[in-house]
Amino acid sequence: MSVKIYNTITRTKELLKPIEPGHVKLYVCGITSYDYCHIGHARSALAFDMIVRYLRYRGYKVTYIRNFTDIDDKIIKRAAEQNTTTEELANRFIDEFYVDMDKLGVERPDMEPKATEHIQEMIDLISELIAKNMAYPAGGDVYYSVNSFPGYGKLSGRNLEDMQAGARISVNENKANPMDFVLWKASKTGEPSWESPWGPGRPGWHIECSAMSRKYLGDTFDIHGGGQDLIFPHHENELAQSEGANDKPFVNMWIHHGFVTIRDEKMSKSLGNFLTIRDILEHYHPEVLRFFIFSTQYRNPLDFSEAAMQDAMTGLDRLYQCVAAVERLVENCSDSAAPVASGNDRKKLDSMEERFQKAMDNDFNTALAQGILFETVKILNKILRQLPEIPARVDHDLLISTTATMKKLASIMGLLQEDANEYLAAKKAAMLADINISEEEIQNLIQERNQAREAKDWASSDAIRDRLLEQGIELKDGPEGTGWTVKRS
RNA sequence: GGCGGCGUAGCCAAGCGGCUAAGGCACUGGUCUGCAAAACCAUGAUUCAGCGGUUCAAAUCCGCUCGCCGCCUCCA
Repeated sequence: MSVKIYNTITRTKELLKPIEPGHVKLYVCGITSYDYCHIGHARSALAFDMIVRYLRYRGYKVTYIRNFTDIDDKIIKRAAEQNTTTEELANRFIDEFYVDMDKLGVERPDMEPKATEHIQEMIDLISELIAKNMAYPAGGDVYYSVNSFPGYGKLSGRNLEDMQAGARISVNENKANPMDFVLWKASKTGEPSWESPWGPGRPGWHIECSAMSRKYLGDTFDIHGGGQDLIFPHHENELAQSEGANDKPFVNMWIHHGFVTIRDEKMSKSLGNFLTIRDILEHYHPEVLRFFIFSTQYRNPLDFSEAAMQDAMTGLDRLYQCVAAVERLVENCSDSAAPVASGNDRKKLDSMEERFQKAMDNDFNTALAQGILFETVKILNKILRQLPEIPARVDHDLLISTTATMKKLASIMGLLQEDANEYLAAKKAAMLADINISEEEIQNLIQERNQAREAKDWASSDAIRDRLLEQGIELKDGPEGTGWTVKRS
């Protein structure tokens, strides 16, 4: 096993070596639940879904934890606006999150702890930090003293002087150092609060991940993940809290994925340029979104556009069409017929899984992995085209087994999960629903056209075809009659 | 201002010092077809933002310049 992963803290690709051999412990920062999720959240969930699936495929046991932040300023604010409790609001959007994740086929992590259910663990952790003089209460709040932790800045590659020089942090008279961050926040009247040694309040954002990861994965674990925007301050602060309290390394590897952008700008709530997952799924099959997201390696920015989604859909269709064509093969084959697959083709197909692994072992290079799938499809199509009426058994078996392997590998990205014929039929039906013509009308016109064709009345025949094309229906004359597909405008 | 990333064919995107610079989409020519479509075959970067350096060898390493993006405030 030789999975290499880019580690943010060392800025190099490193071999994955789980602390407990064969068992990877992974903690990922989940959502703050106060609104519907956008494509950026989808990328995060899908990236780690893929990583977990791949590691399991590679034989690792994986313990995957992803938290919910269900108490914070934004939730309080939004709940007040909607005249509801933070609990109701947070739970409502957790439910909505699951609706989206289920549609996307994202597997559930092994555990999904909520911040509000771990207040005691956070209070304990804060108390330890205070006892070690690494944190101090002030005015009902508790702050972490960044000066007490010499390694502060090592994850994000900053140092305290630089940070203070460009600080855009509002002055807070309770803080000893402007870079100190809050561990416990005194609650204002009407805000949700929990009892603590420092008075009623609620936890700061960073402490929850330190407390929950320690509870479920221990002081030191293998991988901590999240979006690149979490590197600073969130992960830097977690690291300071955990290593400060535990006096042990916090995590061995940090994985940070890139953003989804729109017109090359980060998609975010604050910029207002975001599209929700459900917006997208209204128009596209979930696997199209997955295909799109995995068409770029997870660390690189990914620019969303309709054109890119169209490309993704075309590409996914190509994969499904190939699978459907292989599945249409009948059992009837011959032991004596000469095989059409060349030695080179066979070699290429036989090495598919190995090449796929090599791509994925190299920091989960899904873009390359997709390329390998397409190379495979090309060869499969070539063989299919050359196949005689009664194919040689070796060819038949090669096609069937390669397709099975291809589906298995694609499943790591959550692709090709549907029955190919059903996928294509469903797509056709969905697209048909978008245009103003019924299947019956199409069939009638095809019949009319075929009569014209038989009479070699090409003018009428073409007129019908053009008319259908204008309405978005593309005809295909094949040996088994005339088929049709819906063409997207 | 500090820190980090990116710039590869019309578009998207691999490539991490050395075989012909993957793959997808689009385009063009061919096979097939009455003509098309689909599929297959073929074609496209003497070149990897620019300049300079290291090396027997660089898209890949180093330096500088230009352009874009992100973090430094909540953010996946």
